[in-house]
Amino acid sequence: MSAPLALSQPVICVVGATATGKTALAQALAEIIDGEVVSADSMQIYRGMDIGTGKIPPCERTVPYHGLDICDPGTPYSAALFQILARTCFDDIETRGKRSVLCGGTGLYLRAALDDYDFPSGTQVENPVRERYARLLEQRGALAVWNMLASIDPASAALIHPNNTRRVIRAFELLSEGRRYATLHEGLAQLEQIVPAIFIGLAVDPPLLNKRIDRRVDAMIEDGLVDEVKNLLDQGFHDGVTAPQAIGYKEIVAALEGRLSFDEAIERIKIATHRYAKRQRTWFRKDARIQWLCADSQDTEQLAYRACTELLQ
RNA sequence: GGCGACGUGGCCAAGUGGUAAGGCAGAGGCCUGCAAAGCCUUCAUCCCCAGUUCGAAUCUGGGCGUCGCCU
Repeated sequence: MSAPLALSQPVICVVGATATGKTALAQALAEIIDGEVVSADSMQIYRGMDIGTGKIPPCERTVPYHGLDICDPGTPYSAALFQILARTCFDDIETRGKRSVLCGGTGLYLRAALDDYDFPSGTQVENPVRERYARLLEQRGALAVWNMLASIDPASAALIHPNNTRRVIRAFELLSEGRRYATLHEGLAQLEQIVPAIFIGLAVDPPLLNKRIDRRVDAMIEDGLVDEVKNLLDQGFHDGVTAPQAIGYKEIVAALEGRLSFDEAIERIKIATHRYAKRQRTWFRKDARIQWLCADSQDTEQLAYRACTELLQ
């Protein structure tokens, strides 16, 4: 249990699926309330990943930003690190007498920042246990490793599908730290929010959003996504574990390496983004704290006005 | 006009007499540190008509359509 963050005013939290207009609204709100934006985006964290992540270009920034360009794509990052970063930002911004606008689409990062998530092992990202079980998985298969988990920690195993190898490994990691996945999972529903916040969700009709996504992907290509990826590859992009999984990057890498045509790559980026947006929708849908605004129209001024008058009193 | 091939869910595609594989997309869902990741669930009666047969997506005939070649 962590102590609640003492902020004089709640963090304004702009959430929603990709391409719904979060960035524009967050900046508009920050301007109005004299705030600073804290980005909660697992990929905008990375330096040099700009076009493909939809990062707002420096020349368009009208307020201070945090949570962008924190580390190189080759460096591992995690929700636990973001938790510390975000809370430090909230504190600092408070100290400066300003307000925080948290903006992002990475659901886990948002919850890590605002709710009482307790990550064992602090900030250490790499864990030898992960490596060991990954190897075991290759040798013996998913079911065998899951069975191992079931024999020593049946409660946790019961919560994890055998095919969900990532989480099976995570359960072993937790065991090695004397924690149980099941115990943490139990507390999930009653996790307390320890940072005061107002949640504004941007909702866009899914078919409309998909069209918007398609247009945005085409624009990214026109804006030079391919060159951006080439540069990253020169800088050892492949060494990263998280960054190379980013939509828009893995596909272009495949095209550059001749495993895909560029047309196929672009098509896959669009589809992957549609699916990502869908997952974001399911994640946010169940969070009762979110107050939804229809963002079918992309009129930022009007959205900001409505947010201020309807949701921020 | 002739000859040949083909016609299975939104797309790709198995199945050649025994009651519709699979993949992709879509939809729904899960979630405490790789989360733009990972995982789960779900989704057709086989172009139409007539026939053969206990039984047809699978065989026969006709129609329609598509593609290819030829004139």
